[in-house]
Amino acid sequence: MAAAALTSLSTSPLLLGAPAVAFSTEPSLEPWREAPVRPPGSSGSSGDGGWGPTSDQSSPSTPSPPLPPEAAHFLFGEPALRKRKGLFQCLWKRCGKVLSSASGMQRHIRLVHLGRQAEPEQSDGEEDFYYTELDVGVDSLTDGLSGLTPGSPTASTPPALPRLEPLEPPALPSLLRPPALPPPPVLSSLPAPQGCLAPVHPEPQPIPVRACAPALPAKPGANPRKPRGDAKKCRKVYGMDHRDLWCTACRWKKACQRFLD
DNA sequence: GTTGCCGGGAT
DNA sequence: ATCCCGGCAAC
Repeated sequence: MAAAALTSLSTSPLLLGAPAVAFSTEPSLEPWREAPVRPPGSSGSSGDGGWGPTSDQSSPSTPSPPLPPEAAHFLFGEPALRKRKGLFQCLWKRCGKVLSSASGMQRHIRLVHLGRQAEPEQSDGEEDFYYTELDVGVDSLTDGLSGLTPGSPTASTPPALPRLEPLEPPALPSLLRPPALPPPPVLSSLPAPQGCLAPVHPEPQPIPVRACAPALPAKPGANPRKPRGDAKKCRKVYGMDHRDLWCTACRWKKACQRFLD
């Protein structure tokens, strides 16, 4: 078992034609991906790890995936002409697999996580919910390494992909469709589920802009209780039965972390 | 009546 | 730290 897992890991899992896991209609024994190789400083993975904005800076374990040769062109070119190459990352907990095609990612999710047979035709699109597209633009990089001149070809460090932490296991039975995630309001241009915010400068909105009343200096100590968002939360979405599908916060009667306001 | 969740308790 | 619930206010 372990040997099989190791071999399947060492032999780079990017051959789409040969899925590493070709069995199991059982959707509950897959996420044994290897230990997340955390840097020994940030041990705590921030609370209950729900669908909150957690970002991880660990560099990708596969240094050079078999990308098409033109992928080398988007290194540090002019921002105007820079081509943005989209990658697709599996959001399943502990997986985080990155593929270069959406169809490949859908097949991966369908097979490995959803435990379905590979049926390329007629997918109900449920897989779309479990992966996200990565933009390998360099904005976030040049942001931090502002001193990098475009003339230095000695790219010492590989372009660290902005790694989105796979959120809570989206263990949704196929009968319940996640209601309002794919079409996010108008705030984010990313087709990612809520909670995966930009990996740079999370910058939580200070306060939801309350009170147009006369000058109210926000007295410290007063707790005017939040005005209750209008988003449906786990309880409403999944119902009192299926409580096990709620996010942790909802199960503990805390502020929902999956369906933010 | 229902739903979201703060404050607080138990382990 | 994790887990749960009383009780209140917003629906």
